[in-house]
Amino acid sequence: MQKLDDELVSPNVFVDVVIFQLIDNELSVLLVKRARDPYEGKWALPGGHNPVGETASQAISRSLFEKAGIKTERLELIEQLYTFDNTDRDPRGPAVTLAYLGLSRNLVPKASKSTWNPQFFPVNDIPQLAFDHNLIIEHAKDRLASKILYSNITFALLPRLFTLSRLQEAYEAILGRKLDKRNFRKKYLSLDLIKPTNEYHMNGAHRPAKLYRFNKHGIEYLSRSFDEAL
Amino acid sequence: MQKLDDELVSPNVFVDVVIFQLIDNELSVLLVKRARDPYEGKWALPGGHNPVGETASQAISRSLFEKAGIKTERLELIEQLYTFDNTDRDPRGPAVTLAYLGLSRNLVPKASKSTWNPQFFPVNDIPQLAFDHNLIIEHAKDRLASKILYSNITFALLPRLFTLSRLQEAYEAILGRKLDKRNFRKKYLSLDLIKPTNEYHMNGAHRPAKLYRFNKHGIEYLSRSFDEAL
DNA sequence: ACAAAAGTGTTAAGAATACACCCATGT
DNA sequence: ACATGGGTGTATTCTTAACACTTTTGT
Repeated sequence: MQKLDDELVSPNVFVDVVIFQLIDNELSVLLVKRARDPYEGKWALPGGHNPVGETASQAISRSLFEKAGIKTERLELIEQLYTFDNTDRDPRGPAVTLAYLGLSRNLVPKASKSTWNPQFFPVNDIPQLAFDHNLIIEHAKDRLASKILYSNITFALLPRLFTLSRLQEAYEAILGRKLDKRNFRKKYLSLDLIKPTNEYHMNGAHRPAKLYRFNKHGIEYLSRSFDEAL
Repeated sequence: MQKLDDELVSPNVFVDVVIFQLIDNELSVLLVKRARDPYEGKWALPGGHNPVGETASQAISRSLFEKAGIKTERLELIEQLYTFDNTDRDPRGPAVTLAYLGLSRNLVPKASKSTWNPQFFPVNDIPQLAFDHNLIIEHAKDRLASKILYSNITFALLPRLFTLSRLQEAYEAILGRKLDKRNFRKKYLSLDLIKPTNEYHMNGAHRPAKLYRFNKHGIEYLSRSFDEAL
């Protein structure tokens, strides 16, 4: 076999994950406090080096577990977001960073190596982060906001049984605007993504709410995206 | 500064580009015949190694010029498509491949190192390619087909002045189905992406066609995607 | 009886679809 | 005069958007 190039030296490869979760109906993102240079002490997305011998998924699983005590099997969904090339990630030279987007419900982060101090922050109130991580989170928000308009992706953020009000609140949190209750329900029910159960959620001094569940707990795309204004 | 890891060895990094162009109203893709192992003699997307010291864009520019004599400035649009990790790209070990999508009009490929024999193939009639390049092209087709429904991306494929019939044919080629002439025109003109000129295209034994131009020669997104069936 | 969230329907405006004939030109 | 692709309008159906009151429960 012929040699490819005289010098086959590549940039280093890193992975970073944006993990979103709804906490008190607010879209929140998992951050860790960096325990090492560069940017030691700054908040950042969980991630790390992708060494030879690991796929990107494996590198993510390992980093997530080391830094936040989270097993990727506990994520409801993970997908590639964007690849940032020649970031300043690695002080020793050029780097390529593969950013992923993960969605979960109910995860409680707890670092095995406690120094990373993993925590969820509301996306509308995050500090200045290491690297270009603020930018990555913006990308992730945009991706999510566009995907809820043409898929059942909210299945990954809501509990298995949920009320229509809760679903609407999730949409409102992600889109960042209020929706009309009657129109939302009429429209969403017509999509055949969810079905009612016989259970009710009794909460406070008011009428109990019917609980619904998603038909599929995997992503499903609509043939036509629904309207912006929903 | 503290060391990151004892061993910081990353997969190799490659880039590949899917360049689409309309040729005789058919969506076509630029391929090169590999002059080196692996897959010597097989058709493949143009691409190559991304060494330290080059951004992905630079690596693409260089590979495209070496293998197809094309300068990236001649592309009307280029964007990231997807990143494939741990492909079998590099016989010497694991690799990450950054795939890009480029659109152009009128490019005539000509290798400077002629062994790569660059040529456009109709996307509906491409041979079995090296690596997972057939798959990458499918991704690229899907991306393009979805983007023509919510952006002016066709500006990058059509000549500066074009007739509505030509525009419609572009849509039909990319979507793979026929569209209604009256509805297409009414809808597209209502989007305010193009404007008529005072020029006409005289072609054969029939009425001359009015020529239009795009308002912007850069990508522009619609606030609401137009309907699937257009 | 009151407070609080759940639930429900109609109307008007706009968008999508289906569909067929005349127009301007070259030969 | 005919063949060829360019150009145009209307009626129907479906979707969206705007909007307010009744129901069920706990206290």
